[in-house]
Amino acid sequence: MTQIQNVTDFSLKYTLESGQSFRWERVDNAYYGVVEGRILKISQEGTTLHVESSTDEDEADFVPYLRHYLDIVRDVPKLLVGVNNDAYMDRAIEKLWGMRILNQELWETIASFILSQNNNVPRIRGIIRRLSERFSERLTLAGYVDYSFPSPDVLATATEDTLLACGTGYRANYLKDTAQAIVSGELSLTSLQQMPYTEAKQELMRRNGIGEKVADCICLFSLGHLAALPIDVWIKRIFETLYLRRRATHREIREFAHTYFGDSVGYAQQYLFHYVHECPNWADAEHLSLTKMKSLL
DNA sequence: TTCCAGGAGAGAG
DNA sequence: CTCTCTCATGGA
Repeated sequence: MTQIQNVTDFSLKYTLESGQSFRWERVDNAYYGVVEGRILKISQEGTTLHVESSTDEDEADFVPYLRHYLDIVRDVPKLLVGVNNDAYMDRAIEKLWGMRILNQELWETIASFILSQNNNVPRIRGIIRRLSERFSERLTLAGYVDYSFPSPDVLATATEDTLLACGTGYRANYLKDTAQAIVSGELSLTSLQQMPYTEAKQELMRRNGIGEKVADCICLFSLGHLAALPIDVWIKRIFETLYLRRRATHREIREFAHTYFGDSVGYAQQYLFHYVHECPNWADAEHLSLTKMKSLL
């Protein structure tokens, strides 16, 4: 058992339950997930995080990694002041105070968001769980069972039928193709991690099955590029309803959002995305009064 | 039964 | 460039 102390302006719940990771499960007051080939159990008590690991490594060595994974090291409050441009964002930031954007493992993030297309969160979680169970290593922590995420080699050599049996559907070939590109060296994970945002995004989009939205998810949820803006049906809906007040193309939304929210638009996006999921009546008239909105509209 | 889900690709215009 | 259609799957 390790403790991480003085964790301010942080919400474990909103960070792990906001749709950016498919690997965390809440049991009572704690979250179980698989990171770097081990099960972690994390719970939050005020500004203290309690951490248990399925490996008996020196857990203190893992703390710096975990602080980075949870994005605790970033001055998020300062960043949120910069994107708090209107009454609506203000409400989202207040409601979801402490939510952070994770810095997740690259290969698992690539695979997960390839699987996410035209799919829903519970099913994505199920597919990832079945792939891990079928193709990777069983882990336990105090009676809790989960599986590490399968490596590119394993998925590159898996038969399509086996992938389909895990529920991947038509995305099976997308997953396998990208796994093979990594194995062959055509796509380098370490190179991706050294590229600036635009370059990394373009490199990702060369893969079959990775379009603009999935590439932006990978850039935002793994590579730490806060300028990335994944536009899914919800983000499109939000910007068309609340901000632009008309039908808009992705390019128009992207242009407006980056001008309006600046270089941390990815963080703003995550607060808006999760806020509308927390508040089903988000589009009600009362919520639409953007009285404090800056004069960009 | 139809619709929807953190979409992408192919084709047509 | 934009629009439309299809893709596999399961829950509502």
